Amino acid sequence: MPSSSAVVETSALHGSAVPAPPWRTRRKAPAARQPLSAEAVIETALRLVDRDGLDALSMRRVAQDLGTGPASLYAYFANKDELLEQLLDRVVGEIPLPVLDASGDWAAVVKRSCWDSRAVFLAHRDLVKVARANIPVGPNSLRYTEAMLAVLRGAGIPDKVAAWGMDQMSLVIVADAVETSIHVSHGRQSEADAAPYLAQIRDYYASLPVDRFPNLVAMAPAMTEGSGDERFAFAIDLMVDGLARHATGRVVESSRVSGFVGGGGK
Amino acid sequence: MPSSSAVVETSALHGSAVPAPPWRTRRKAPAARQPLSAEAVIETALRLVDRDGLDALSMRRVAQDLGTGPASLYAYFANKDELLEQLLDRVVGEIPLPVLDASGDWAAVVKRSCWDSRAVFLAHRDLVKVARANIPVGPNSLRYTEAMLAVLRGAGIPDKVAAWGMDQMSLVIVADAVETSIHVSHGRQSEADAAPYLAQIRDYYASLPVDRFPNLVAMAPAMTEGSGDERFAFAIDLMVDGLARHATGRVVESSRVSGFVGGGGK
DNA sequence: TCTACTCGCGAACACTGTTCGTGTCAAGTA
DNA sequence: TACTTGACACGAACAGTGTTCGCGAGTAGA
Repeated sequence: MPSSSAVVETSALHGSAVPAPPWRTRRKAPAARQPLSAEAVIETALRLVDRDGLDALSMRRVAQDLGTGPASLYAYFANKDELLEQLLDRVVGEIPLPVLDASGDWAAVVKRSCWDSRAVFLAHRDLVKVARANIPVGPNSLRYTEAMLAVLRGAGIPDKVAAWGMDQMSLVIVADAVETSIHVSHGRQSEADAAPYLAQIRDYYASLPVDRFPNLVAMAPAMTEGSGDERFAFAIDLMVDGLARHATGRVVESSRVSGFVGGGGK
Repeated sequence: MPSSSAVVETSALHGSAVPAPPWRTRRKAPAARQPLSAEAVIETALRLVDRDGLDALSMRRVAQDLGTGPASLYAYFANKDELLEQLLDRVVGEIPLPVLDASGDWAAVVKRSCWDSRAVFLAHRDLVKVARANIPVGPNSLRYTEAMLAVLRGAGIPDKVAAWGMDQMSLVIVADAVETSIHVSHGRQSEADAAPYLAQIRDYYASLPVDRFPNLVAMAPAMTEGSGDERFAFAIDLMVDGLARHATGRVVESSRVSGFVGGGGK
């Protein structure tokens, strides 16, 4: 990244358009003017997030980079949230779609795609933070969901398990990426950078009164052990292997065994 | 405060104090004045969050409820983040500690505790949102972590798996609670309230071009099926059962089978 | 060419977290 | 008891935020 504006010109909007969700509000019709367009705004915003992080993304700053005022952006996006939503979908478009290959090892394909997703999210600093509860309906998110569902169904996983499992995977991937991005924003990019921080935590755990915290003291090394990659691998394996047990019919129906479904409700 | 000051007087700070983490910054010594104290600030802030949500929690509003100015709060908390951190720990203190009972069914104990955690978080609107990357070091969080580790280790789970699994469980619980709390803040408290929203999503999926989204169209019902409780049960079972396989030695060391650890790194 | 109307956007509003410096009060000393 | 000292509370201000209003410029139609 040489500091110029020519960074990442590869548009991540593939294929033809998808019908817009009917509840997506657009305040005005897109203007016919030259310099401004939804794409231009998104690319500028993305450049800003990549350079300075999500906190630095203000409507004013985006407008400034485009040589205009903040009010002009509201012609293309109802509010900041909508801009962020489309920004995220733009980034999701960078994730390679999972495709079941000749090997037939669907679990490997799914895991690989989890790693791909994580890599893309982390390549855009803390943008993942905006990926929250809103069920994603952008064109690229739909495309990715479709591809992943194809793999899972192709593996013989029941529809309900595939749908919920897919949900769960995104949740874990996003949550892990958010956590990692926060570490990065605290200056702990590499394992080497994180080491002093982890050492501090470990020493604190070890220094606790051993009579009241015997396990925490004993496990201080284990608690702070392992790189972010290793922990992510652990989480993904735990989940995908669990899904695999549903696919092969080896599942023990545990939800019924220890079943207090709804036990946590108010 | 004529009638409101008697709300939730149950302090959730059990037992004696724990040594404060050395890097916790405190700007000034706590004042000797009557009306203000860290506890009073936290209780006021919690009342505010419970009533109006996390977004409504501003230093100004808290100060106003205490009959003072915003600057006064900075005598007890270095900044808003520190207030939030302690607020969260105050709430974590409401979660019952998991204890291995006579039945010896540790998995049931762990799952029950997951439900308990979720219930407590959801009882405080969207306060969970503040539970992010910072490894929790508050006294109540430590107490909970210790109890949970005791259960996991008692079940014969290896230290590394227990530590990482515990991490993963908090991540899933928090992520799920955040998602649920966002739904609630959108006015979709109960299953009945959420039904129209889910129907909208389902119809949108079903309306997609079937040639490009065959799976999404076919799975529209499955994707929107199930209550929040059922989905949470699915996630927790998936995870705890996975951990159980580590405990009994039946684990297939899958991280080595499909092992591209670090494959997603840059 | 003149009118009509659409749309970009400067300025303003109400809010945020945080800091500075002042005024006040309580404890310590003579 | 009277004075001094120092610490503490907090009003006011600063630099920022997302969003809205309405003026004025510029294009399209007559």
